[in-house]
Amino acid sequence: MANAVQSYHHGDLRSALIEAATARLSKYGVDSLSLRKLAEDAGVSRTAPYHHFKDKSALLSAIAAKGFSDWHTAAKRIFEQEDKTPQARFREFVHEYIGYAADNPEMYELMFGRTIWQNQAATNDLKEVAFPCFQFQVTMTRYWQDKGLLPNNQDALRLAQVTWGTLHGIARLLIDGIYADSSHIEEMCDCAADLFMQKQMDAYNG
Amino acid sequence: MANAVQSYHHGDLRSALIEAATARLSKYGVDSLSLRKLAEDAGVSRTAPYHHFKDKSALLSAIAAKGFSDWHTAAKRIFEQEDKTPQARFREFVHEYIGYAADNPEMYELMFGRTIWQNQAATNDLKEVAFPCFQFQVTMTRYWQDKGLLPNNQDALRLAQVTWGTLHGIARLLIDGIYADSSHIEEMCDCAADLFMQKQMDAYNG
DNA sequence: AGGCTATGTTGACAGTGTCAAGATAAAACG
DNA sequence: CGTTTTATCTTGACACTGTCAACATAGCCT
Repeated sequence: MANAVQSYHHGDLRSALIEAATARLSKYGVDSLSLRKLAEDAGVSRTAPYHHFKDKSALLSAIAAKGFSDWHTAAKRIFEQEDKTPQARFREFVHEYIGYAADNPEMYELMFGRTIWQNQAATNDLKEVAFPCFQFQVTMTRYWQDKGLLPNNQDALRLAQVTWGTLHGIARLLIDGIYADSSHIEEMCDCAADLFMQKQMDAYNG
Repeated sequence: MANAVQSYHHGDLRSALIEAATARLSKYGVDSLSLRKLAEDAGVSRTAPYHHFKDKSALLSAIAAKGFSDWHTAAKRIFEQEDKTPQARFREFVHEYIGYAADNPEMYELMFGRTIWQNQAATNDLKEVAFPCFQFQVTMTRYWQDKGLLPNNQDALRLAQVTWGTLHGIARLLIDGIYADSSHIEEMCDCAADLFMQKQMDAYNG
């Protein structure tokens, strides 16, 4: 961007494109994200991006991959807080998940939307980052089952799918502006957490 | 379509467009739905649809409205089965909801996707059909609370948002092909139902 | 009969993703 | 060092999209 000399070769177009795309994404949303505009942002011709990404979907996948990587890190940080009780960490995780989605709606939409997943369009690069992220959800679920926070009589994978599904669903209802507005996020999170832990909390409370 | 006489005026273009759109929707998906193709399907010029719908979004809203109306009817039918226990109806509702989404992925995507909801793009006609449908979820939740199936110490609206969010989230994970495949739908539904009713079932079972 | 209005038409425009063919520079190789 | 290969970037082109403006037709109302 600060390239005073307009050289024929950009130098690091791939990074520049991802950077421009990420900026545009959070500002204008995934729908108004065009390769041509990104190319213009990077000061390059319309078709230059094709030398770095197979197609538009591949570019979007690359951005989403970064999102998954970031989220995985954040999730691990929350999960591994040894100084807090499992219950507190669980509750925090719920709030952080919904909070992340509410604060970065366009990124969340990109990561978990059909744009990059439908028709097996997902890049291998994307899958390699996203799947461990999904798998971590199962690991956490199993841990919470062991700690008696979640029902033990359920298969960990199913339970992970359901609990994650809940978070995902609430996030989407919020993001898409359906039926729920953002003024009661915290209450919804607590309600969800309570619902998951209802029996176990009774045992805990006496 | 069977119009032997190619009259200048179509007769019932609005219905023909919705019909063509619904057909194309389930076949090819909402993304490859273009006004021009629909016009061609109806044997009419590109811009004719604009005399019946403000823009593309308005047409999509009209289709989604029909979807909401149909689903609302189906939900009521399940809910009002007097011969079944509330618990059986609750479980059936969960299965039917996910089943509907899995069987009509493109319609579900349209109804609950951001396409027609984002940017306050939703038509008034759409809202008038969709909101009662949302509200019905609260009504059912309150009923299930009264019957002791769902926790009574939660606000009905919040609980409805969370339970619906769960169904919505699972549906989307399935539809978008993320992390969950369709081979274990029934198990996931039962897991979700069990999770919601975990404490209450204990009381019920003794 | 005349005009109003609903509904249809063609033409045009800006925008999109993507391919093909040619230009340029950097890197690899003799 | 010169030459060739390779990566990168360019312009040109195509088909497709939603949408507007201007015009045509036909049915209805007075």
